[in-house]
Amino acid sequence: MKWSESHIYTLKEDPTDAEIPSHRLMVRGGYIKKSAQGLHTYGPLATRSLRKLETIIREELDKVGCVEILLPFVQPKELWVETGRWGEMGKSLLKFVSRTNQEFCLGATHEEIITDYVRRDVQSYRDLPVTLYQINTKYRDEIRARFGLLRAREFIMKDAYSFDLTEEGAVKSYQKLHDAYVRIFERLGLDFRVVVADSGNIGGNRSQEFHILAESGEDELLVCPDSDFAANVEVCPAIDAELSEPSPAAEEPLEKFATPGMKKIKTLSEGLGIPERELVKSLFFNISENSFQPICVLLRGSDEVNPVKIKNLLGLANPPEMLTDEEVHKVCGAWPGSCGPVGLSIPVYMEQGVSLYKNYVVGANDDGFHYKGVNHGRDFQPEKVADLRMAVEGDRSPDGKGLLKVYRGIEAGHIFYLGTKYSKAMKAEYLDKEGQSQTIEMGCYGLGVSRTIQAAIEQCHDKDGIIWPVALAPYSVHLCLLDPENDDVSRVAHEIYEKLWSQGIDVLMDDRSERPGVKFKDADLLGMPVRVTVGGRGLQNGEIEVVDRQSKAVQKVSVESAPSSVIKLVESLKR
RNA sequence: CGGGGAGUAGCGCAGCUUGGUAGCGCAUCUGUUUUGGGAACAGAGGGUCGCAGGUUCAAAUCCUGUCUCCCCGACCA
Repeated sequence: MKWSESHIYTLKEDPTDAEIPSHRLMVRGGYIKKSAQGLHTYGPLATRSLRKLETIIREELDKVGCVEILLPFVQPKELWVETGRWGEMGKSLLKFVSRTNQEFCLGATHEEIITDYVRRDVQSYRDLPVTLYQINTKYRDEIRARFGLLRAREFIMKDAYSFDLTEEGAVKSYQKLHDAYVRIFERLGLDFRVVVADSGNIGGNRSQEFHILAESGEDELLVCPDSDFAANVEVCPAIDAELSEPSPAAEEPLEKFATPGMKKIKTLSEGLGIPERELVKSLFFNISENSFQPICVLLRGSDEVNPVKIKNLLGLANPPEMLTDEEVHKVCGAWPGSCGPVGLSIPVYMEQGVSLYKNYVVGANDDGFHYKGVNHGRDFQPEKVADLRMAVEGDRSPDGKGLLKVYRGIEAGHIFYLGTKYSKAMKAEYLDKEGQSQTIEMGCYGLGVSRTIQAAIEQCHDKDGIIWPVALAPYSVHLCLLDPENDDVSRVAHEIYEKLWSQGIDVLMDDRSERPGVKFKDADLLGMPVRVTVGGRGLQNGEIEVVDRQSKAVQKVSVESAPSSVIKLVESLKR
């Protein structure tokens, strides 16, 4: 492609509304333009990157026997009512009414519509297993879209759905897609991690996320450097690095004492001279979404509560909300900072770290007072002891093979074993060999296509611009033709351009009548992995420059050997 | 939805406090000189100042309403 015919426009200045590097670079490079909050036009370069990623996805999925289809983007209400998600999905589902007064929504996820599609065709055990996928637009009416393509309202997603006879078969399908995803991300040449994840409201109980590592990632990951264990902090088991024994101390008597002004763990710790870790704090949550059902959660003062773990422990639909100060006062008779489990009539859940303690300090449910010498079992009865805290860096890996490290990541893929959640609700069944009706076992597998493109930039850039991995680069080579008016120079550049294309290398040739500095700046910004410079000055000595965008290392090569040098460099950059 | 900020030329901004009929840089167009890391000079085009009311002889500027966008939070894959 020649720049002069390409509709590529770059900006000299940074856009003010872009906060993170990848978003800034995509806008500056003209890769995307925003139409409205969370809605973007993909320019010609971004579109090429998307197509390259889609091709890789298709190759890897087709290789393991997945079948591509295209599902409707506009979907009828009735199917969503069948699974109950017309209401459950909340406001992220964009609903509208047709002129014949039928209700529809835009596809936010496609379990319903594909389960409907499959149940109409599949009758016999002979029809399964099958895994179908599509690459299509999704629309989710985000409360707050941001970061360009990383959290857009409309975005491109590859979603696959597996349909199996048995749970065993579904697990096999899950593993098959897992392995295909690993190959996809390996081919992209990105640093990624597969982590254990929470399954959210999609349902099911086996779930892994594929994260592209990046400083600005919204998710916190805990990774064991000495094994393949990795988990999203939401679900990562929290195991103290130093395994301690229950305190052997004898139980002391319960005693109430004044703690004026000590409302926070920090001030309490300073006031009493007890480390934060050895204090016990009481937090309050409402575990019902439409009524008032408070519970108390006890944690060590130094720990942070993990609401997802409460959700999973109690089998809630969503993580519970913390009580407001007023609600706490209603339950405890004291304001937060002086509350504790002794004498409460609501269930008390105890973080496992606390269960080892004896004779600890808690709020006395009387403003300005605490108890000391508190012991569970004697002074109050915990409902359950469980892992309820956030895991942190330095905690022990659950496989016992080392201490966890924290990374940040961008969730690019998420795979779930669904079981029969949707197939049961929608009566997606087959007849087994005995002629008995059985419910289909399902899995679903998402991969954010547009998000992955931007996440790649988030991981691969420097102060001058993007540094595309070869697999995702819109073009492998950026050819700077420095003196387009000089016939000799122009002829050589065009020969190299044609030669490379004929050898299967895609080239963007900057043939504008701009000054060299402008072309170099744009080449750095746009980020093709290899830059070739053809100019009058070099050509006088018979030299062409071949530059590696990442290292900026320059090779001076002859006109004749230029194409082969370029191909060699492109090949060497493939990861 | 709560808190904060902003809408003035394609992009980035000033002007608003103290009303007087719109300006700067970049980009664009023409010409000349330049030409290996965002050139210089000269000239030109381009804006119902987000929208709707109101106050006033007069509103980008003051008042009211409204829409949109950005940031933090809550929510979400």
